[in-house]
Amino acid sequence: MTVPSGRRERKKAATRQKIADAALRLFLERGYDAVGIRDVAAEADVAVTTLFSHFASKEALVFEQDEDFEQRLTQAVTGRAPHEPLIPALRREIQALVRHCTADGADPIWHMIDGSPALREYEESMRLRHAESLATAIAADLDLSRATTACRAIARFVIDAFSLARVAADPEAAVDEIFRMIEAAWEVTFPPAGPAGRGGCRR
Amino acid sequence: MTVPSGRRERKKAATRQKIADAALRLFLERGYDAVGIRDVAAEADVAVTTLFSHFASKEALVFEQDEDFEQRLTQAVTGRAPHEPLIPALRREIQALVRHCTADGADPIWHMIDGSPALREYEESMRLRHAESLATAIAADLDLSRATTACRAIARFVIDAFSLARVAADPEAAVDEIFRMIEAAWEVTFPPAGPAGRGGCRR
DNA sequence: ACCGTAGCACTAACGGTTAGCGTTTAAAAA
DNA sequence: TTTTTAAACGCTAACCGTTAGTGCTACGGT
Repeated sequence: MTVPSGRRERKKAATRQKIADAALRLFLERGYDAVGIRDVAAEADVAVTTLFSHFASKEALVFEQDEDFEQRLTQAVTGRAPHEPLIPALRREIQALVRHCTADGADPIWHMIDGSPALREYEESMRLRHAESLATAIAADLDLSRATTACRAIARFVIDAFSLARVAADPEAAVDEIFRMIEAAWEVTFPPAGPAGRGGCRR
Repeated sequence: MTVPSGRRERKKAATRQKIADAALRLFLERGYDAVGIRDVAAEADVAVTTLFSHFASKEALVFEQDEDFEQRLTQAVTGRAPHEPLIPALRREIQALVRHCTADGADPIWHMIDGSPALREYEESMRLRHAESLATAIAADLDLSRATTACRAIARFVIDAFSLARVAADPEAAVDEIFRMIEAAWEVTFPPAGPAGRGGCRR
């Protein structure tokens, strides 16, 4: 059965997008809580069960680009320039992501999210998954077979930076401030090689 | 209408406890997902609506001592010995809380929590509330009128320490390891007064 | 041309949660 | 004490997110 190439995948992606678009339109028009799953399904002209075969929950309709976020984080670690230290690379990526979320146009969506407890809760558990992925990527970068406690801690701190900066008065300054703390935390656990350092480790 | 003193409060607390006990018993017997709200209400011999007047959700039945946890955190800040530095005081409290959660007897409960996505999700959003309370307490300790980004970051890091240590192979060592990072993060943002320090600030 | 599979649809239900409304009972006011 | 008030509790009935069960359709590989 190899990989279903071509038309099928396109149709599936199109249906998914149609549902996501319809959902976002209705949510922004009438408010998240005032729109039911059955409304979204009707607007997208699909059955309720079809909707749930594309999205695991109502909240997932809002965080459609979930996996993009996750991939950008891990890519920031695994795909950075050779010899570039880890933490600054992460700082740049978080900076970019925060800018993206606080840009004009994205504002109504985040306003809606902040206004719904269900969405805030969902977002947080999503961030936890992202932190675990990031921890794994960091561990791999250090040639560790599995994520240690220290890797997990740094990953959480980075995610915290994003989530605090997003709601801060000056998001970019907040990222810088928190990353100064993360940098310090990093160095006590993974101290950089001294000036006469023997190892070739890039940090 | 002042404060309804006496019998009424006791009866209410008794009902609440009866519900919580019944819930925990059933959950541990049959598993969280296999027990319905209607089952719990019947076991506690109250109406479903009564149950929901004491607990905001099914998950809240499991995290009954939610507020104790929150208070122990803020007390660790506001009620510590004079001149005791903040971070070590928090480390001691987190250490104690982790020990409490990983003690024999508490194990089946946490096993149940880790086995249910709904409970894990609920726990995380609970921790976020705790982090905000802690951030406020820390800000007050520093004579700040409102919690700054740095306060919020430290508070999150502390909560992260708890939640990572709880699932670590060696919880106590994990607390120590993460708190070394937190200590470093703290000192870059709130540097201690030097040997000739002028201020009387305890840090 | 032919099958296997994946996408999709429909109905009906389950389970958490809430609204509406009435009853009891304890506390406060008279 | 008596009256008043409001909180706790109860019941019914529903809303809404989510899923199981079942089958149809159409694309892709052979």
